[in-house]
Amino acid sequence: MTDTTPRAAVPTLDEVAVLAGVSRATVSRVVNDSPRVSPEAREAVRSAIAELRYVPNRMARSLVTRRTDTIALVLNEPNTQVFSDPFFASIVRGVSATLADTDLNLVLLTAQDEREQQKIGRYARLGHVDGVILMSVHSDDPLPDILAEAGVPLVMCGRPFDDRAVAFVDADNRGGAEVATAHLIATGHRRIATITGPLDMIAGVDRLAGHRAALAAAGLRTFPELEAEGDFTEAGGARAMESLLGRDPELDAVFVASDPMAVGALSALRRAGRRVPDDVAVVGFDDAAVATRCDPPLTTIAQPLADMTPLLTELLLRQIEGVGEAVESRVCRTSLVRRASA
Amino acid sequence: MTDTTPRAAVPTLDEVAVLAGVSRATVSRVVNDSPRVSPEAREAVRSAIAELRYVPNRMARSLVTRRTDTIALVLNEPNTQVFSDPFFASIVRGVSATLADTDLNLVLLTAQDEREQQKIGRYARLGHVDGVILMSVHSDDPLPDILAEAGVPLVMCGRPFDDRAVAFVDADNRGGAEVATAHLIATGHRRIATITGPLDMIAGVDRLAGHRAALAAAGLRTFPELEAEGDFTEAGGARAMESLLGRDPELDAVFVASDPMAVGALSALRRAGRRVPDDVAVVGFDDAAVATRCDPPLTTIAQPLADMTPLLTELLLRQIEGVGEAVESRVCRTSLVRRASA
DNA sequence: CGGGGGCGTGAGAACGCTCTCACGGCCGTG
DNA sequence: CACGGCCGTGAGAGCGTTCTCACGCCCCCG
Repeated sequence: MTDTTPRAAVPTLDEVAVLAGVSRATVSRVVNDSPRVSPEAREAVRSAIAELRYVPNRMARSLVTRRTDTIALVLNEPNTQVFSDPFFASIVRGVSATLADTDLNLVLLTAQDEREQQKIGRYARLGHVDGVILMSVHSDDPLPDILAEAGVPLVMCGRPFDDRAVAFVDADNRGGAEVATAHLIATGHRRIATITGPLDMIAGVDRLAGHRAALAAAGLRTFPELEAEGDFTEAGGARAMESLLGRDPELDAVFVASDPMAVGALSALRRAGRRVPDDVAVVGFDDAAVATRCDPPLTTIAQPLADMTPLLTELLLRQIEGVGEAVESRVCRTSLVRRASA
Repeated sequence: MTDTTPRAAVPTLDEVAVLAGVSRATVSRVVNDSPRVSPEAREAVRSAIAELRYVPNRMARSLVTRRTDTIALVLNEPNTQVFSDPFFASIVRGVSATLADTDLNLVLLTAQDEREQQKIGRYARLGHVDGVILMSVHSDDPLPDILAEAGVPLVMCGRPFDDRAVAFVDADNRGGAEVATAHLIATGHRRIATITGPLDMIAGVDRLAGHRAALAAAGLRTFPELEAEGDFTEAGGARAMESLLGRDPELDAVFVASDPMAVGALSALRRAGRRVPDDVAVVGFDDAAVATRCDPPLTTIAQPLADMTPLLTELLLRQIEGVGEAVESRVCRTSLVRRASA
């Protein structure tokens, strides 16, 4: 009804230039905030732009600048469940917020299988994005290679499996896990089990290594029956806890490699009639929001997400700008947050 | 190490043409699968493309075709919690899977505040996407207007608040809720509460309307103290259930407008010492995976997501192709899934 | 044996922008 | 008063595609 022109004829730079009585170049300068424009010309262009409701054509611009001003956050996860992990939500939220001040756009790409991974590789290679933040990398993942080969600036969230020269930001998973289990030892527990993350993910591997290191440091042995592999989901945590309880009913503590899994473990323990922390102490990992809400509130290892997400984008932007040839990486400190579960 | 050329000089159509001994136009025809190319020329071009590892420049192509071959799934949600709702995960997964067979790319855009919404509007207007699927629309949402004005093909997931001419795909929320509450009535319950969705979302409004309609049809009155507004999260469901129990300890059933909220309600009921379904019967909505896992398994209303997601993309693609001027919408049937909670 | 109709091909314009370069006009300095 | 320098501006060349035409060629039919 309000639309008088049936097909909204999109105005071009030329039309703005004609209306403003200047050249195309001057309009371009105004649009791109170049300082070398007289106030009068600038004003004339401004009002012409407003009148025509001009919006620059991004494709034309990208064609010449070779930049798209969009970066991709790639979620590489076959397991749909994990998609709803609060850790991801936090990263997405954080990166999105960091980028909000810039004129960069953020797109989320998800890959659930190899076909979709290839598609993402193609998408990146086609120059749709200036850079990629890659999350949730598994050991057999082709995506790091695909993206590296595509020559796209890349920052991984979590260190890579091999020692490849790629930028990454990671929490000190090993150190955090070590602190977690050391805390359980210090509070008098001796039969300490662990629910690991997926062992095809570096966070899963590192947190298990930290747990074992803490046991070793205290002169305690590691027992296979006290280690159960989870999948970072609440349901997986519950299953793992049940399995653990079946294998060693006497266990008195458990380090769980993520808070959602710990919540699952908590309900499995409750169903089994164990009190937390009196019968079984529980320490989680992440310090997700759910850790404060569950019953009892979870003692857990906090990842400094507030530091990590800006770092993630910062390292990527630096790569995109091309300053500093060497890829740079960061490992962020974790800390123990004591609540009621241990 | 393996990279001999420091800066991977991206080959262009011209270079392929020269190597293949044909013109640019012929290469373009081969790339775009035009039939009017001789087998020999096609083969020459093919091998030249392979040798040069040629990839078409998407920006240049988009500039002339005015298509980007990417569509956006916009998640418009201030509440980070809701981001991890299994319903969203299913939609994302479904749309992504539907698009996997096409050469269309899917990007996810999230908006948590008005600034980010404006950014998405700009992104769309700039021609980054061929079309938009919009999810999680709230009553005061500027995004539908922004996108409509931007002239981008648009399909909404869920009907709009006003009767605007926009394509949408929705479940029969009202009908489903009516069936849910009717089921509670049929099984002998009389003091039936409801935990609604956010009432600034159409799904929340419609499900409440269905609930009330079922009560009215059975000659039962609606009481304000038997209605509590939730936010589609588990924590919100638990809070609402507690509030309901405080307001009317005698209630014998509750229709909960989403499964995550129902799970929260279940734990609130457990904490309050009520047995489900003996003391209080519970019916959820969504038939999310969690409905089968919780204790007791949830009787719920299934949305036909398997139908809805292909429909969503289909309607959008049809708009993009420009066939069929009139916007088309669909409302999908829901069904009662009986488990143990009611 | 001549003419019409494909079919495969190439030349070149167009898409909308950025950016280099050159050119006047003004100022300040010697 | 003359000259160098800077500042604002415009002309025009690209960026890498697609797509419209026009042009030979060969084949088939009369």
